Amino acid sequence: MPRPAKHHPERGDARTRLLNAARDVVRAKGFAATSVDDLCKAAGVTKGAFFHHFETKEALGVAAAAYWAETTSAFFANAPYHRLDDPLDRLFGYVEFRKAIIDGDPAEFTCLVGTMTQEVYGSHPAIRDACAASIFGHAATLEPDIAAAMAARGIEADWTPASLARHTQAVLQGAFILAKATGGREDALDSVDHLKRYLTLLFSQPRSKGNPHDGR
Amino acid sequence: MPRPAKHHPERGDARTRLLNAARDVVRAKGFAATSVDDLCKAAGVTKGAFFHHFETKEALGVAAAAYWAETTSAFFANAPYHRLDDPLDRLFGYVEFRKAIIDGDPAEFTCLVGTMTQEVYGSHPAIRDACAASIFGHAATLEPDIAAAMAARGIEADWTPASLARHTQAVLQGAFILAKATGGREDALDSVDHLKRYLTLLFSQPRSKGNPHDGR
DNA sequence: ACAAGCATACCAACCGTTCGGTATGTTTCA
DNA sequence: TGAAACATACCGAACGGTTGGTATGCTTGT
Repeated sequence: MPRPAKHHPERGDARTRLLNAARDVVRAKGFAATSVDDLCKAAGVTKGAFFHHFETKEALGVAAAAYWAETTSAFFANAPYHRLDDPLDRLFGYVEFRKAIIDGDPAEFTCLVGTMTQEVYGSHPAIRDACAASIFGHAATLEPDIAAAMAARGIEADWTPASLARHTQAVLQGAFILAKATGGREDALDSVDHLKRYLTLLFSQPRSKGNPHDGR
Repeated sequence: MPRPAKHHPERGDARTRLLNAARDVVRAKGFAATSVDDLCKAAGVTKGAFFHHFETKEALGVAAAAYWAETTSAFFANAPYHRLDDPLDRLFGYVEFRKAIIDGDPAEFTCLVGTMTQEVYGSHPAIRDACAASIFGHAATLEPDIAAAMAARGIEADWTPASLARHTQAVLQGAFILAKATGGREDALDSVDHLKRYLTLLFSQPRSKGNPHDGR
């Protein structure tokens, strides 16, 4: 019997491979349209391995959302814009960074948890909650810089750092939908540019001294 | 045999009933997770009727997107904000109208074609194209008012009416995702408020005379 | 030796789709 | 006028393939 590759640990165990497969396949086909067999094939494992690590398909969805939260938060935490001194510079650095990673196929740059939320919010509350935790957890990482930028510029607003942080995520999620609809990235990038313009206007409002952060 | 209602067009024919059912069920469960049986049950018809009117499930998806485009464009065309004189007032009236119809369950106020786009953009190009036509067709209806408002206020911008119109749709689509994630409407409404604030800032920019359109 | 990690084989339910059939118009033409 | 010929709308049982899930056994590292 040509039992091929035994247990070689070539880049990750079965669980991690399944999680990576879920990230890729679900972004391309959606959660419901992705079968367990699809995932096993993509991960190069069998169904036995799948149900050894995950009780149900829904449980994999939850785990995939959590895995997404972990990996993306590490990814953003290491991004270079954090080294900027001014909080507002860091905020614009974040948006610019988000623009920069809109590249390639939509399946490569769109958001797993945003996609899953929209699909399963009614049928799989456990997955929805895991996705919500990822989205709002990520948004929350922007709040300190927004709050600091407001304080530094003496901005009194009728909006909160939290609401602006969440708005940035709304724009990004919406931009992804536009990209999926057209197959291109232009409309998505344009929309993020509008977000940049909004931030520029917001933070040069009250009794502005100079004209920070316009253009590139 | 209690064969009930014969061929009377009482309350719509089977095709329309299926289209309405698709609008409701797909928004609640997603396209892939909605079975043909689900749709038939919701519409009160049999599978025979389904496949008499639609060649495949995908064909129903395309028809549902077209039906959505028709019904929503009629819905917006009849909205009261069109009676306002100033183009910018009409633009704000549109946004306020969008806010007003964010009510009830997410399955009732979210966008069918946005949901379907995200789910099937890779697997069902025909549905994706129909959805894209609906989204961008709707966005295009905003362009004349935006262009007129820019002209009336002498605004020279590095953005186009088309890109701003599409940005409004991105914000709305993103707001729907936030609503689905939380189960509530607050974050969605907040995000649309940020959009309102953006428009206010944009149109009071160049050499502003008064301070039109701030707050309520 | 033994449990964790994984593979093979299998199942019942469900999926989209097909198809033979009925009931009710609508058109054609003598 | 009227009846044959055809078209449209709908029904519902059945089919083959796929689905998520299970039962069980082999293979490793410790």
